[in-house]
Amino acid sequence: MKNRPATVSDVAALARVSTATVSRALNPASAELVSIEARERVFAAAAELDYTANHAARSLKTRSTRTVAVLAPEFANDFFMELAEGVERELEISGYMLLVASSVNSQAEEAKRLALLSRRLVDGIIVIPAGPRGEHLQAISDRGTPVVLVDRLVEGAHLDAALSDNEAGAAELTRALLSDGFSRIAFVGGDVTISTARERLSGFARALAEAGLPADAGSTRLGGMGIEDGHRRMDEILRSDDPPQALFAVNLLVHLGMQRRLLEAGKDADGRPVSDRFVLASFDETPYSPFLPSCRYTASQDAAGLGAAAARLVLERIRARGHATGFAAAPGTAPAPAEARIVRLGTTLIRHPRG
Amino acid sequence: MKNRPATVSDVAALARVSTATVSRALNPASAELVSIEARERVFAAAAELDYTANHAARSLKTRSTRTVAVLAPEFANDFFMELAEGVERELEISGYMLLVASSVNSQAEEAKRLALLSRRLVDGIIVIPAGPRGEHLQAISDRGTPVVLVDRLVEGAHLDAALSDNEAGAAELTRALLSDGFSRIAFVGGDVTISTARERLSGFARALAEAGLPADAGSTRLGGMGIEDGHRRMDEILRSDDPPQALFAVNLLVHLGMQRRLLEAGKDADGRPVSDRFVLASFDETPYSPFLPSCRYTASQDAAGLGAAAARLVLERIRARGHATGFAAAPGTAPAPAEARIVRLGTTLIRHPRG
DNA sequence: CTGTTAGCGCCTTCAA
DNA sequence: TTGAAGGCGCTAACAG
Repeated sequence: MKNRPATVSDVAALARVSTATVSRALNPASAELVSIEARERVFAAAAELDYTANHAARSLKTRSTRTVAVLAPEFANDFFMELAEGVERELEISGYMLLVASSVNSQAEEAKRLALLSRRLVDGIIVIPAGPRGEHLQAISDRGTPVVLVDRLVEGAHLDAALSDNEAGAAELTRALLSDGFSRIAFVGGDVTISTARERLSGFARALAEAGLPADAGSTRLGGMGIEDGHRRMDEILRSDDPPQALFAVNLLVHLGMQRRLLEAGKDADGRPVSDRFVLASFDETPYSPFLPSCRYTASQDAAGLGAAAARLVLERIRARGHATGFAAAPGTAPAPAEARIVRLGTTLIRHPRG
Repeated sequence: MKNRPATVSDVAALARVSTATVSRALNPASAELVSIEARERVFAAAAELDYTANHAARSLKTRSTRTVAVLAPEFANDFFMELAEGVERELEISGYMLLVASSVNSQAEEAKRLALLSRRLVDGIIVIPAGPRGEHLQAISDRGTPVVLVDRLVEGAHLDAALSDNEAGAAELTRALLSDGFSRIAFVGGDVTISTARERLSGFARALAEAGLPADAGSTRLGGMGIEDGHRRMDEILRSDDPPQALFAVNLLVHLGMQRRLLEAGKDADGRPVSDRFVLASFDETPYSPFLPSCRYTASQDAAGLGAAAARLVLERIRARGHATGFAAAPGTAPAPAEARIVRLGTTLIRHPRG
């Protein structure tokens, strides 16, 4: 117990070969250069000593960790974590490992941890941005660690990204409500500094316009992306005169907050639940959506697909970086950086029977 | 763009000092040993070059990463991720960073990734075990990387752990149903190879016994911890003759599966939802619990608290390890390893008005 | 107060 | 096919 972990030299000594041979034998890529005999002795010794390579030392030398990080605003968020699982499955195919870190919903922390991660802990980073700016992300990318965005875009960075087609999804959701006969629809929640909210609002507005309706048909109530915000907006709606019957929630959390407020509202004088007065459509499907009383439509995002797409993007950048020469380009002729690629994934309209 | 990141030597050259001085100046612990002048020149140079320490090199030298990992069976699980956030908040206090990795619900992967993580990527590991055995965890711990268990215990390892008081929580939940007048209660779901399920079943049985009821009052239906399992068990219950009215779900997923089956069942001949025929109690509270039709009681676990407790346990071990001498103890007198400590956290009974 | 030196554990030419 | 040697970037003695 408490033995200091074995090193290559330990293995070399036990196997009666040099450390170079140990390294070669243990590394699949170079194992063929070692005689069968030596190789077996090395394997035996390694097993005997329970040897595992020191990751830090190896990556210091090879400048590669075969590891990618996902930096998410928070851990306890199903959407982010399903996305992470999508990343993981894709990475596995290429023999990479995933590490997830949190930016604690703060751009400052995001910058700090990004810097830490980028210095030889991981080969590439997939970021779900915590805020609207991206200069710090661009900086890390410029210094050689590929950075890919998912879910949201940011200002001030020109990076690869995997995103849902929020505009189209929102338009589809809106059209579904329209074709159910609702002509007054309120868009609820949404922080316009966040790209997803902007895109969804834009899709909503487009669908209304296409139907010949004014964009404000339904006293839209912007503001916020969290549970509390949804709760507050719903409260306002309940207090307002002649509120619209159809409501479009910008995301899951706002949706949940709204439903909570409706649950609190209980029943009408005539004994019918207040929630029956409304029909909701919302971005994001969850296992619980069928249980939310007035939820009729959701636009389900392919979280895992976004993750997988993002993973493919980083892996490509990581491999490309490998080919980069150390030579400085002639002054003024910096090689045009490959265009930032944006992958858009469609959403799926889901109808819930009860809503 | 694409400058190779600056190193200590780069900074040293620009600041016209030695690398040792750079290291000292940049390291808060030793910064006072450097003259103000030199320190400022170093800071200026570091800022100028946008220097960030290479984590791999540093940890290779210092044998410390100021990082702790959480290894969870999966990412997309609210309970695990809230637990991770608890860990993170506690680590932050001590200036440690959190990395989360997944064991993909496999003991084999768990062992592999644990080994990887333990080799200089992190100083300590908090594991939510993926399976019933723990020899591989013990092995890592024995080799010097502190390992702490959370949520579940395993056979074959003698490690610190932070756990919910499942036995008491289950008893409390059962008593609540009993005092509501139900004398036939079925325990639904539960894999007896998992310690949490065993403990909950035991608490359930104890509460029944204390009430003078036989343990099988209610045709208990064990088996499984996932959504599908809950769905299947509920299906069986619906098909059975004279099923018990009160049901105890072993955890959130089983609970959700049961509710799903009830939702599918729709309404009775008399127009009342089938879900009205049952009253459920379940481990694990979520933001969605109030919306689950027949959910009357939940035993809410303090996920973040478990994480924080586990974090404190690893940090203590990490610090203790620092004091360990390199000297081998006299043969036969290996210092008695400090007892493995088990922290138990209470659960909170929540009553849901509608259930 | 500062610089020189020597590795941490690993991989990778370069010679043999 | 193998070994010797150097160095990745950093820090911790040890001198000065």
